[in-house]
Amino acid sequence: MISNKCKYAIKALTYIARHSDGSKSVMTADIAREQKIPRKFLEIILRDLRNNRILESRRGKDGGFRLLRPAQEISLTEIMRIIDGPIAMLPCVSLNYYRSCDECEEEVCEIKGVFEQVRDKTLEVLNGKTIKSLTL
Amino acid sequence: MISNKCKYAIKALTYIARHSDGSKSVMTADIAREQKIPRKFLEIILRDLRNNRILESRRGKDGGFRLLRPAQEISLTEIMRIIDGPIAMLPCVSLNYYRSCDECEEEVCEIKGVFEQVRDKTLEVLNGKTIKSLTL
DNA sequence: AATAAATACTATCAAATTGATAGGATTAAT
DNA sequence: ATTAATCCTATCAATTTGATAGTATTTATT
Repeated sequence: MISNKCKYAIKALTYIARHSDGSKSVMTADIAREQKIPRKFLEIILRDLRNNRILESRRGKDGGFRLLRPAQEISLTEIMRIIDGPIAMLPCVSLNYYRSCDECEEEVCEIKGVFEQVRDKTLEVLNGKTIKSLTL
Repeated sequence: MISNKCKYAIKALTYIARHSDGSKSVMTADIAREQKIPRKFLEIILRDLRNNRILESRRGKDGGFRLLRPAQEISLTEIMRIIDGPIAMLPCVSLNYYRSCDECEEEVCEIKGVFEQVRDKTLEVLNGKTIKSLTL
């Protein structure tokens, strides 16, 4: 399962992609209202995305958030990894958050193979997706 | 990510499948020692699997656990669902644990489709796997 | 009948994660 | 100045995760 936070992040980004005409920023309050995301929680998420160079922000009146890069260059996996961490089902099989299992010798692990397959199939689906392709 | 508990469950079951010759039960202590699973935690897991009709147990001296069904009839997804619940990445896309999202109209949800694809590809891999096929 | 050895059960616990809220500080346009 | 936005820090409650402790019960063996 992905977290609510991650689901909110993705929805917020697609909303921003849809509503940032030209140089206009999108405000937290609008996203929160339209996408039914708790406002203060959304603030944290957007700041998080900004700290990870997905969004840029402008403070003060008429402030808000904009995509730092074109929507077709922001991949879904990138967002998921920022918010939730690993996508793989086992740490010892994760490409970006690898950790070995304490209790088993990986060379003879019986279950590793299956979850490598799941990882590959999952990434096959997710790798193609961007904020742009989701917005369409 | 699957939980440690789920990983332990799968490893315990493959161990039992490998070591239950004839009518011999496999003891918690042996599984715990060989698979490096905390013993008391493993007790809970095995009891859980017994309550869900994956294992049968015998108490008292020479007691232990055995598979209730042949290993090739115990699917990996079944175990994962018992221990961890849904396999899908979104509740609204889960086949066995469906829950609607509060905040979105599912008919127009932008992200549902992707995670349906992930679910299908994941199940394509997992559905074929059984305790038997993992043990080989 | 006593003993030893196993599972069954209940209760509890600490740490991490999740999902969120509150309140004030800072910034910028008007 | 005022207004309206993000920024920041702190906090919180509930849940999940991962596990331990201690006792009760059952069963094979002697």
